[in-house]
Order: sequence, then C-alpha cells, then structure tokens
Amino acid sequence: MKAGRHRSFDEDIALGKAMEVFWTNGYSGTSLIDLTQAMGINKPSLYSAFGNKEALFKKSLDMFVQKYGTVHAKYLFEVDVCLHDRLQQYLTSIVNMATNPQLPGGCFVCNSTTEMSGECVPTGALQAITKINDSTKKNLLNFFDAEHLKGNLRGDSSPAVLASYLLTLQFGLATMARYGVAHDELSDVIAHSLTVV
Amino acid sequence: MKAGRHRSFDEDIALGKAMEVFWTNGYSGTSLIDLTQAMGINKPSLYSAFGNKEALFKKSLDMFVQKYGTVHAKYLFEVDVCLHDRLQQYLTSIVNMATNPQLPGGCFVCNSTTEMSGECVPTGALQAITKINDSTKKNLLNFFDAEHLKGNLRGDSSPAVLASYLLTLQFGLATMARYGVAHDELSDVIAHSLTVV
DNA sequence: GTAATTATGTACCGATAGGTATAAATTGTC
DNA sequence: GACAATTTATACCTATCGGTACATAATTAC
Repeated sequence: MKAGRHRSFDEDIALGKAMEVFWTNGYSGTSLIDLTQAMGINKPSLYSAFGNKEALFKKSLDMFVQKYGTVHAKYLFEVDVCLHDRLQQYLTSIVNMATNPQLPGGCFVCNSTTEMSGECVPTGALQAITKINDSTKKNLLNFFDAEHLKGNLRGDSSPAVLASYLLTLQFGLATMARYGVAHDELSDVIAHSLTVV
Repeated sequence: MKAGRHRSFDEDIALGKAMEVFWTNGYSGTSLIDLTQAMGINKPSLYSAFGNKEALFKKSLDMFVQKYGTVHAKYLFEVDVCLHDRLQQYLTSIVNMATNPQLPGGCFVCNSTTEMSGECVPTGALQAITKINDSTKKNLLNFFDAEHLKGNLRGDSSPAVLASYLLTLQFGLATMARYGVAHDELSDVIAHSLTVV
C-alpha cells in the first residue's frame, strides 16, 4: 500500500461523470466548474488525478469508446445471422445508445467530430477524435472486406463504399437522435437504409 | 436620408463573417473577440447593429439557411428528371457545400444540432435550430408525399420514412465532410445510398 | 510516535468572458 | 453654422475562465 492520504473518490466514477458532461456540452461548452460539480471533487483533486481539461477530455473519449463505442461491433460478427440482420442489429445498438434517456443523447464522438476544425479545441483533443473515427472506418472496411471474400456482398457495392456508407449512417442517426427524433422512427430509417444491403 | 453618422461597415458582409466564425467554432466556442476581429468592427458597433451574441447567432443561422440552406431544394423539383437523379443532385449539392474548401466545412445547422441539449447554448438559439430542422423535415415529407401521389415511389417505402432517411443522410454526409472525408468518396456514398430509391 | 507522503479545501492568480458607459467623430436638418 | 441624431473608439464593468500555491488533513513506513 502506498503512503499518504487516500483518494476520497472513485476515479472511474468521477471520469464517467466528466464524460457525461463533455458529451452533453462539448469541449468548449464545458467549464471546470461544470466538471468539478458533476464529479463531486474540487479542482486540485481533478488536476492531480487527471492532468488538465484537455487530458480529462481525452480520457473521457477513451472511456466512451470503451464503454459505449465498442459494444456495437459484436453484432457484426454473430454467427448464423445473415449480413443484413447483423448490420441492422449493429445500427440498432447505436440507436439504442443515442436515444437512451439515461444518457446525454446522440453520440459523444459524433458531437466531438462536428466540434473539429475550430481553434477553440486543443490540437491533442482533435487528434484523439480523428484517431477514433479513423479506427472505426478502418474496422468497417476490414469487416466488409472479409464479407466480400465470403461472398456475402451482393450487387456491385465495394467494401470501401459500404464502410463509408455505414459510417455516414452512424453519424446521421446519432445527429437525428440528438435532434430529438424518437427511437422507433430511427428503427424505420435503419430498415430502409439496409434494403440496399 | 436619416440623420447621424453613417455605418462604416456593410451589415450583410459583417453578418457573413460572423456566420463563418460560428460555423467554424460553434456557439460556445466563439468569443466576442473572435467575432469583432472577423467582422472588422468593435463591440459597441456589434451590439448596436445585431443585439447581442445570441441574436447575432440567430441572424447567422438565418443567413446560412438563406445563403447555403435553401439552394439545394431546387434540384428536388426539376422537371423531366427522374426521382433518383433529383435526389442524387440534391444530396450532391449538400456535399458540394460541406466539402467546399472556401467554407468552414460540414454544415452549420448540423454542427449546431449536435451542440443542442447543453446548458451552454441559450434557449432561443436552441429553438432556432429546432425550427430549422423541423422545417427541413416537413419540406422533405411534403416532397415525398407529392412524389407518392405521382406514383414515383417504388417498393413499400413510406414518404415519412423516406423523409427521415434523407435527413439522416444529410446529417451523416455533413459530419463526414467535417471529419475530412473527400468529395469523391461522399459521391460514392450518395450513389450507394440511393440504390434504394 | 515521528517522519515522509499523498490528498483535500480554501483562497488566489492573471486572462478572458459577455456586455456597457462615456465621450469623440460624423452626418442630415434647419 | 448650430443643433439633433447616430456611430465610433476607448476604456471600463463584473463574472467567470483554466490553472495553481499553500496550508491542513489523513495515511503508511519505519
């Protein structure tokens, strides 16, 4: 056991609260007071535990990806389910998150992506967002490449276009949820969008 | 001619500059100094001409809609063009704007939509954004209703679902452009997304 | 128990936020 | 040209921004 006074708060719980605040308000819309109040700690504790605002934002993005970002992909790889149904379940999982009333609404990464290209968000944070999107895009490309090899792609749709199409749908559905469109309506959009695939 | 000193700046040009700054940085990412510097005026002039930050934001949204928002719809109503091609030209027009290197990237309304549901954006601004999206959605619904009556809708796709699908694509394509995806790649996405319609 | 170590609470830092008071500058009216 | 009306420029207001110094409290190592 290390010496010194113990942390009076759980780092993961506090980080989860920070993530929700950033998700709700964006980077530049979030103040340190918003954060400390939601996290239930004061500023020196925040800085010693997480660094500064930018570092906390990046850690919040990491937690979002780990907690709400990676769970959807499992539906892409279920066995004995046709490609169409796997894609539908994948997008439905995203819409479930984006419309979950217990959560801030939409998708933290999508929100942050629209916040890019402004001088108001530090460079490191922008790079983190780009990295996440690059990873998602590449994963989708690898997925459709594999499906192509398995002969599951009908029509002349290339894996690259399908990957971009899926990412476009993800962003679009998340923004629709943020705008307030209800879950059921987005389910219909998913069904329609996959009549191609 | 009214008495008193004349304005030394063109209101519309200054408002255009303000729109670009808000489009780039979002509401809470934009400071009054950002605005006055881009507009080439000082704060008292800004306040006397436009009100305050919130009013200037709403006027910027209005100008965006008028200057960059309504131009796309004309492609929906061209004569002697099939529905598929009209939709393709409509979405392509949006992508042209969202990837135009002379502009801030993406779509101002889409960016603002993801900024919603935070306490950092004043209520009036949020209502303005919702109003624009409501209007877009309703216009698309009316359009597809009319196409339905003309017998141009194939399959069992309802006008309401098609309208939501189009709006989802708009948001998605705009966010993709903001993320940095190139014009040609988005053209392919458009082509693929319309194999349904 | 004492010393070393770590976290907490308060109070503060300079910089900047949105917004305005005030006076100088510029115009049309008479 | 005097006056009324309007815009401009400077300087300032209070509140809050992100970030930190410092003293105090709590804990382990010895």
